[in-house]
Amino acid sequence: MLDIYLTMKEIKQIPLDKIMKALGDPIRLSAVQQLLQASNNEITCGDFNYGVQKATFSHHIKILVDANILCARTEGVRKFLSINPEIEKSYPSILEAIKNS
Amino acid sequence: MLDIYLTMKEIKQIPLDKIMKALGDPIRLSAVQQLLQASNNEITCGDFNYGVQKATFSHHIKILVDANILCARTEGVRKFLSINPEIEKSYPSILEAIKNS
DNA sequence: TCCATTGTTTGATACTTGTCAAACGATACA
DNA sequence: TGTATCGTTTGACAAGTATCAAACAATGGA
Repeated sequence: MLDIYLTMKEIKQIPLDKIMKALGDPIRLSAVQQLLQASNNEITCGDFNYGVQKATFSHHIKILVDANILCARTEGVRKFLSINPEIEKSYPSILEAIKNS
Repeated sequence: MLDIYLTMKEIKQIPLDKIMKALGDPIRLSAVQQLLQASNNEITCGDFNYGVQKATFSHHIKILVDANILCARTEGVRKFLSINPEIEKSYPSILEAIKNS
C-alpha cells in the first residue's frame, strides 16, 4: 500500500519529456514494443531482439528503467523486465500509441 | 485531395521514435503544450514562451516541423505555427498524453 | 572447485545535440 | 530609400549519447 503510493508519487515526478526522450530511440522503442506484445508480459534481457552488443543493450534498458517505463525483477542470474504498471496509470495513451504503431 | 494524400503518406513514413525524440526535450514539449492550449490554435514563433535565444528556439521549431508534429504558414514576416492535423490522425494518443500532463 | 551463463561496469571513441553570438534574408513601414 | 521587425543560417563550443571491447560480479551446474 505504502509502496504503491510511493511509486505513484515517483512516477508523477518523472517529467513527460524524460519519458519521451527515453522512448525516442529505435532500440528502446523496439524493446517496449516487444514487451507490449509478449505473451506473458515478461522478457529477460537476453531474450530481446536487439542488434547491438549486450553492454549497449544493458545501457538502453537502464534508461528505460530509470524513466520508470520498465520494471525489473531478478531471478538467479536472469533479469526479467516488464512494463511498469504505473506508467499505464499515469500516461496510458503513450503505451497506446506504441501499441498502434 | 492530392495534398492530403501526400501528407498522410509522409506522416506514416515518420517513425514513432523520431516523433518521440522530437518531443523528448523540455522546450519542444512546452511549445507543443502551448499550442494545444492556444485559443486560436496558432502561435507565431515570437509569441511562444521560451527561455532561450531566438536562434535556439528556431532550431527547436525546425525539429518539430521536420517531425511533422507542427505545421507552419508564413504571413509577411511572421510564421504561424499550429499542430499538424495529420499527427492527430496518425498518433492521436500522443497529443492526448501531452494534454493530460 | 571449476566453468558456463547472464548481465553490469568501465574506459575509450565517434557522433549528436543544445546553446549562443553574429551575420543574414525577407518583409513591412515611414 | 532607410530602418525596424521577425525569423533563419552559420560557426563555434560544451555537453551528452551510442557504441564497442574488455574486465568484472553473481549465480547455477557439473
